[in-house]
Amino acid sequence: MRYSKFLIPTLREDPAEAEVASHRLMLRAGMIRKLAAGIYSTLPLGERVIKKTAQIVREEMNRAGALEVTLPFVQPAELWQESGRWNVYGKEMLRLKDRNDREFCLGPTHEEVITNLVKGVISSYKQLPVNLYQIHTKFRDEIRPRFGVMRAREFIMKDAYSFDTDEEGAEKSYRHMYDAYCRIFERLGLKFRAVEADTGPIGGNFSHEFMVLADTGEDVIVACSNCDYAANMEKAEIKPPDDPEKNNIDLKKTERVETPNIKTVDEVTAFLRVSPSKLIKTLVFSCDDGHIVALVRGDHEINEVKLRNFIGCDNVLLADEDLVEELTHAPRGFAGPVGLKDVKIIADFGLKGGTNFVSGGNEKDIHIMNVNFDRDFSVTRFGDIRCAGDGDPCPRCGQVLETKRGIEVGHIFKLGTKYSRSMNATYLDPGGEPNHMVMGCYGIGIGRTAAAAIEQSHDENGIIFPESIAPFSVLVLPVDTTEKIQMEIAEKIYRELTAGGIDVLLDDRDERPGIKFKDADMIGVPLRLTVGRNAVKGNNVDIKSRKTGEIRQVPVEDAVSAVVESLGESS
RNA sequence: CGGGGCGUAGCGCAGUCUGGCAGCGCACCUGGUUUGGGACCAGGGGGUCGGAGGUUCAAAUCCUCUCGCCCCGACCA
Repeated sequence: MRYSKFLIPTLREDPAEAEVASHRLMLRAGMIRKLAAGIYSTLPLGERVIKKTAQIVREEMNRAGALEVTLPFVQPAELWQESGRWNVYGKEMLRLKDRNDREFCLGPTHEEVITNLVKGVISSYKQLPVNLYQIHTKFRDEIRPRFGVMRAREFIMKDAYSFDTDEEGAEKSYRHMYDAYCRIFERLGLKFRAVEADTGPIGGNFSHEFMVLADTGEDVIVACSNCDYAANMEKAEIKPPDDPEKNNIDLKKTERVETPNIKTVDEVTAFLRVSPSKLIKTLVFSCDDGHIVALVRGDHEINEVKLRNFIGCDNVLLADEDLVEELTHAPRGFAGPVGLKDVKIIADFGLKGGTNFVSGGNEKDIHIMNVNFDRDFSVTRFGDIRCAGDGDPCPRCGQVLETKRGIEVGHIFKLGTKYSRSMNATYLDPGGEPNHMVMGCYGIGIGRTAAAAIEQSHDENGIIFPESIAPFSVLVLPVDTTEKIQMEIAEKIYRELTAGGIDVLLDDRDERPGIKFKDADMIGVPLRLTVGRNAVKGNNVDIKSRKTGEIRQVPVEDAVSAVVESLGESS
């Protein structure tokens, strides 16, 4: 490709709207332009990156035996009413009506469509298992789109759906996809980690998220420093502490203290001069059947998902001011376990064995010191209900857990028979009996993956693309296009590399060298081959690695083979 | 949805408080000098100042309403 015939509208300055690196750089490199909040056009350079990313995903899906299809983007309401999700899926689903007033939505996901399709074309166990996928546009009306294509409303996703005859087959399909995903992210050259995820209301035994590690990631993951346990924050477990020895020796007498308008953990610890770990945080939640009270140490954070799973409720919501007051007879900030009646109290096991805590007094401007379990109040159950943090013990091996930030680029789910039941997708088994198909679903955000790659690999001069998804493998840069000899050498190298099947960009613009070098850095092409006066006088060209900055001088006649060799090394 | 901020040329911004010619830098076009890390000189084009209504002799500027965008939070198969 010739630069002069291509379109790369780079920006000299940072756009005001972009905060994170990938968003800023994708705009500056001329890959994307915004049309509306969370809605982007992809320009030629961005298109090449997206296509390459998608192609790797496609190749690995095909290799894993999945079959590519294209499913409709506009979907009729009836389908969603059949699965029961029309009323469940909230405002994230963009709904619209056609000219006859029939209701439709823009597909935020495709379980309904695929289940409907498979139901119609598969009727026998002999046709199973099957795994169908597409690489296609999704629309989710996100509450807050941000970070460019990282969290966009309209985006490209690879979504695959597996159908098996039984649980065992479904697990096999799941593991197969897990392996395929690992290959995909390895080929893309990303540092990633597969983490266990909460399955949410769908249920089932497993779900994994594939997280690209990046400090700017929106998600926190918890990983063991010793074994391979890794989970997202919602799911991450903590090893239960050993049962402590009973000792009632140093239980001090409780003491009511006045704490005027002192509410938060920070305020209380400062006011009473105690460490946050000596505080009991008392949180009231409303759940399916009424309300419950959860206790965690002052220096710990409650994990609502873990709490929800622990008590076995579908919904758990932090109570509003009114409920807190009704239950504790005190404004928010003074709740405590002592004296609470007719309510289940769930305590995090991090509190186990501790003594002489400080808690709210269930009275305005009052806290109680030297509060102790059993003596002053009783707990319904202890459990693992707090967020794991740095230093907590690993649930598998007991070693230290660490937190890292990541970008969720892939998610795999075992769906079970949720959709095949609600939409009645069955096959006939060898005995002629109808059975529900067992499903799995597997997503990868294509644009987000490309953005994550940039997030993970850039510097102050621009993007540093991994070879696998770089828009071009080499940039041939004649310094002065008005110099005949330089141009002839550049053109010849360009022709030969192109003939060798390499994606080459020839910067044939009559621009000053500084501009051409800056643009080369910005768009992140892995190798830059500079043809300048050295080529004319000394018969040498410079080959520069975008990643390392290393420059090699190579005789003109060896330039093509040197490039081919370098590309081979990095892949 | 709550809180904060911003809408002025393709991009980045000043001008708004205190009403009085719509500006600056970059980008773009023409000519010239330049050419190994974002050149210089000269000339030029480009704006319903987000929109509607109001106040005023006069509105980018003041008032009312409205739309959009960004950030923080809540939410999220």
